[in-house]
Amino acid sequence: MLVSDRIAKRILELLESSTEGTAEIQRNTLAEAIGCVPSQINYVISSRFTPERGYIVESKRGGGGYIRITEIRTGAASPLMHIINSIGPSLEAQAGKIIIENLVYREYLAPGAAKLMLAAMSDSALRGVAPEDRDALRAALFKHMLMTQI
Amino acid sequence: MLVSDRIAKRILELLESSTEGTAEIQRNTLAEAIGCVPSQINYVISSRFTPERGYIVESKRGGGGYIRITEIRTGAASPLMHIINSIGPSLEAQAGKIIIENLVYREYLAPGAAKLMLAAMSDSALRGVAPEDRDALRAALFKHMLMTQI
DNA sequence: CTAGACTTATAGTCAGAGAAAGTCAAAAAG
DNA sequence: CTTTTTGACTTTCTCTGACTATAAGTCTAG
Repeated sequence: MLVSDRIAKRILELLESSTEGTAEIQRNTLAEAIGCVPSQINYVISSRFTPERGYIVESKRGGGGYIRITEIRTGAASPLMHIINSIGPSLEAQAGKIIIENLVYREYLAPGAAKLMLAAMSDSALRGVAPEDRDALRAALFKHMLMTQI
Repeated sequence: MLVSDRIAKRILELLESSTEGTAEIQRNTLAEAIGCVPSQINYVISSRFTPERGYIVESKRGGGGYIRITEIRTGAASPLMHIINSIGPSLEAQAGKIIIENLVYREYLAPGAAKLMLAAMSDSALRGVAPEDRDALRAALFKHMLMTQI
């Protein structure tokens, strides 16, 4: 198991066991427990606990410092239209994947619909399209497909 | 025996011995075991482990990377699989629509999934693609999307 | 007693090395 | 011709460590 995976797992466990959906860690302490350099913690947080994935991160340096990761729990109205409007003329595969995963997590998109959309937006499906044209096509596909889910 | 055949055989063995129908390999490791260049693995996967043949492929680069091949276990009699196999390299919008409507009518496809697929295959979504390339893309999209619904 | 200097304890940033997988075109084989 | 094989190059993800930034604790001069 990768170091990054172990760090992420630990944070998810903390989030899981918290009723408020927050995990508060001390960077150096966690790094030592895992057995890695402290900055690895920053790497994991910035690559996996991003706002796009539904997390808010706060921290404080110095004595008594901490890093607090909060799971976003929205219950508001459908944000699908908002997402459709916020997507520009181009969309990278990875960015699209993260948006879809988050929509599933927040229960605005059924897992079956998500799978379908991911398949349509995969590089594998778009193999016949020139790489420089794929992101534009992906954006168009994504918008059209999301529109049907409203 | 061709190198490609040996690679395919190895992957099939792994799929065979997996209860979940997934084979997870490391490209470089397998290439070394077989005695070929790593990119040969890509060739075999893209030529033989395609959606048409009932496989889904995912992968990750970088440290801890992998290639995961999943076998869709469904009777070859599955109507969706039959459709996937019957579609050639190209599919006109109208033909796709008729197939989808028929699948919904026969209750092999949920109406929500059908809407999504129709949206992705619409000329409107594909307007950025040269008209002469659209039908080929539509066929690829359709096959990939159908695979997720089996 | 207190302001300010110094020390200790944290966390953040960034560039570079390392570890995979992906792409593509040309050569070779069938 | 088509399919297979190769290798150079690219991209993505991970890991490390040196350096920087910020906050709290402590101690000393006045």
